[in-house]
Amino acid sequence: MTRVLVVDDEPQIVRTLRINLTARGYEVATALSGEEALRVAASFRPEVVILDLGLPDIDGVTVIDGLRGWTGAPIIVLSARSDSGDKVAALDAGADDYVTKPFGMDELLARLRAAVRRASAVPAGEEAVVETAAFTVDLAAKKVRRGGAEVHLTPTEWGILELLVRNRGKLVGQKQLLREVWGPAYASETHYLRVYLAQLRRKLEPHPARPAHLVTEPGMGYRFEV
Amino acid sequence: MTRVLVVDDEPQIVRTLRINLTARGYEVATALSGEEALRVAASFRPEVVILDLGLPDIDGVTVIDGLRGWTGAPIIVLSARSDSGDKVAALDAGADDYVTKPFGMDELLARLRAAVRRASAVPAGEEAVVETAAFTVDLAAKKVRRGGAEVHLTPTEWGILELLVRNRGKLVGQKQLLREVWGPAYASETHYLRVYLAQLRRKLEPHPARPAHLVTEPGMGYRFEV
DNA sequence: AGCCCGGCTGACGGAACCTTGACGCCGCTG
DNA sequence: CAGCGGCGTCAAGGTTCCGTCAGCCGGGCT
Repeated sequence: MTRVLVVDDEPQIVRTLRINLTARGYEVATALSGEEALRVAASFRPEVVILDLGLPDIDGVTVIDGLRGWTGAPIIVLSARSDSGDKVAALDAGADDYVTKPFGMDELLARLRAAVRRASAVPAGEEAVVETAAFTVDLAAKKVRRGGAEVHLTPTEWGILELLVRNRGKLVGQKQLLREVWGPAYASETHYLRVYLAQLRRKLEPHPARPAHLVTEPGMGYRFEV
Repeated sequence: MTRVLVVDDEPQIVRTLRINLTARGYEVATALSGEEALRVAASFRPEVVILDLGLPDIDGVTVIDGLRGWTGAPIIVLSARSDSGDKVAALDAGADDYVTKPFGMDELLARLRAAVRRASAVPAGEEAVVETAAFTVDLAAKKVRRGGAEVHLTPTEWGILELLVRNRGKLVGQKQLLREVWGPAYASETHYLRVYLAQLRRKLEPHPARPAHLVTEPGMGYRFEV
């Protein structure tokens, strides 16, 4: 059950891909914009991404950058334009393959298989380490170090930190945090967040009272700053 | 100095590629036929292969097979035909990318960079014997030694230890352990883990009550530390 | 058949963790 | 200025999770 994220602003293409991929045993998530793609990717954790470059909100290369910040999953770019300039830019940004529309479904599927094969041929090829002035987070090993010594986190603490780090620099709403860490039924238990954010700060921040990396956005949510 | 092998039967294309690649700092070897390609590859040990499918002597897919038998280096296929059938066959045979002629040099270079980046992202260093302060694990021979004497492990014990050692440093979730050692149906039998981890620790750890290498992460899984 | 080894199960003490409530602080608003 | 809501802090249950032991069962070997 390989997880594939399909990003395209044309609902028709998204639908076609979803049907074809699902029929072949892939687990599919979709997004219609770049912003949505980055949000969905953080929780869905795709093993492959199929990404249309012509998105309405964000530039395609920016989306690639956002993904490459924390995942090594192969990215297959779709594009209507066959400009070689676009191809070069996308590939150099970190994309793995480039297919011009219109494309044959069997070709896309073959390229998908090739991409998955490459990725899985390499066990543990993930270099997902995020470093701040005070501590380092290893997303693959689920480890946190602070000044040489390893810091132990509970499952809940790690769940929060992981979600924030995967969306580093971006604001994560409290409802989203609660939904993804505790489950949909806990979407209004904002008190949990206060307790656990305090614990995380006590373990990670040099001055827990004046946090530099685990920042509160009053009334909205939290943000991880590097 | 990345080693690139260029395989094409048209001397003109070979020449163009050699000039362009050399100018960009690649180390280039060339072959004009499939048979020559396999021979040259064996001694040149390319890190990337650029392969034309329309060779006079051997079928392109056969060449891919021959290379894939002993190397994991990325293969970029060139072809005059844009048949989707050819693409699918080549990609499924183990090729990494497919470019149709005529192609832009900058696009090919970008795809080359992407291929090399992917390949080098993988350390590829499989160490078959792992050593800790207390004991030694030989993954290839399936043997464990502790202070000169060999320790006998049951199949289940070995299954757990092997999985943990292959992911050394990383946290392995209990569900993953159960799935890979006992099978998908046992994904919630966490009690098994407790029993077998205790056994492993009794056999391997100097102080089984305070494990130094087979570490528990409560609520999440286990971790092998060196 | 009898033995032995490895895998499974149940019980229990203890540790780690999550939840919950109380309290004080701060900024905003009426 | 008082009230209120959002936030941070702390500590005390209560629950889940873990380690350990001991015993049962079934299959392979002699």
